[in-house]
Amino acid sequence: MTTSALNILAQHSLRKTAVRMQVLDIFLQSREALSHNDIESHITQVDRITLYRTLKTFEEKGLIHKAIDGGEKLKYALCSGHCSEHAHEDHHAHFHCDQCGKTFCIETLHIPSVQAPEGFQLSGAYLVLKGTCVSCS
Amino acid sequence: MTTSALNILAQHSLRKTAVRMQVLDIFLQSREALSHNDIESHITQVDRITLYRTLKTFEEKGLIHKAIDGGEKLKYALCSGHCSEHAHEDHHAHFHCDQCGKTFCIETLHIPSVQAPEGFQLSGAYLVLKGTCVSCS
DNA sequence: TGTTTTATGCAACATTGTTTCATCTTGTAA
DNA sequence: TTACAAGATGAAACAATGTTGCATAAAACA
Repeated sequence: MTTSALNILAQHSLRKTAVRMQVLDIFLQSREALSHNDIESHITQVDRITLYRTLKTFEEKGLIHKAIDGGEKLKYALCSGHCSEHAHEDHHAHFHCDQCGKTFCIETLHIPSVQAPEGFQLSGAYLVLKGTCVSCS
Repeated sequence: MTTSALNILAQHSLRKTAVRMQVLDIFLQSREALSHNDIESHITQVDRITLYRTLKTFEEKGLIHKAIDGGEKLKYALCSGHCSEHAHEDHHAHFHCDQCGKTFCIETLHIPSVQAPEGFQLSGAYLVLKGTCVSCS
C-alpha cells in the first residue's frame, strides 16, 4: 500500500518530520478538504508558520491540491496519486456545502471540456458545485 | 438607459451617496472583476471600512456578484441586470488570467448542467477557466 | 425646515499570511 | 557511530485583510 504518511513522503522525496507526518495523517483520515485552521485545530501544538510552509511544500511537490470552493477560506485536499512536482492532475469537481461549509472532492465528476473565448488561451478549469451535502440534508 | 450609477442605485432602492456613486462608476468603467484593493486604489480618499460595507450592501442587494476565480483575492463584478435582493442570476463562467491575475466575466459561457453526487442536493455551480487572457497572449 | 433613517469615519481589535534569523533535526557519508 | 551539510522548525516582528462598536454626518421624506 502507498497510502501511509511515510510512503507518501518517501514517494515525493520529502524528509520525514513530526509535523509532516501529523499533517498527512490528518489528510488521510479526512473525507473532506481542510483549511489551514482545520488542520491547526487537529494538531496539538504546531507552529502556525511551520504549518503554512508545510502546506506550501506539499502543494508544490504534488501531495495536496487547492480545493477551490468559492468560499472565503483556502482549502486543501490530498491528491489522488498521479500528481508530482511537475504535473498536478486534479481534474475533478469540488462540492461546497452551504450549510456546514465543508468541501468534498468529487472524483467521479470530471471537468467538462469547454471552449475558450475568442483570443483567450485555456490551461485549465475549475468546477465547483454548491448546495447541501449528505450529512446536512 | 439604465446603466448609470444613479439609475442602478434607484433601481435597487439604495440611497445616493458619494462613495456608492464612485464605486459604481468604477465598476461601470471596468471590463474586469475588481478586488477590494483594486477599487480602493481607484478612489481618492475612501475609508476602508466604508468600502467593505458598500461592497457587502451591493452584493446583498444584487448589484454586484462575487467573481470566483480560484485566486486568493475575492473579486466582484457588476451584475448584468436581472439580479435582485432575492435572486442572483449569474450563471456564467469566469476567466482568470495566470499572467496578469485579472478576472473576466464570460457572459456567453453558461455553466453546464451537472448531476449532483448521490445524496447531495445541488443549488448552483461555478465554472472557472484559467489561462492567458487576450492582452497577455 | 425638522425629523427619522441610514451611511460614514474613526478607533480598536481579530484574523490571516509573510519575512528574517537562530536553532534543531534529518539524511548521508566518513 | 559520529560528524557534517542541507533542510525544517520556531520565535519575533511585521504587513495585509477583515470585523465591531460608537459618534457624527448626510439622505430621504413629511
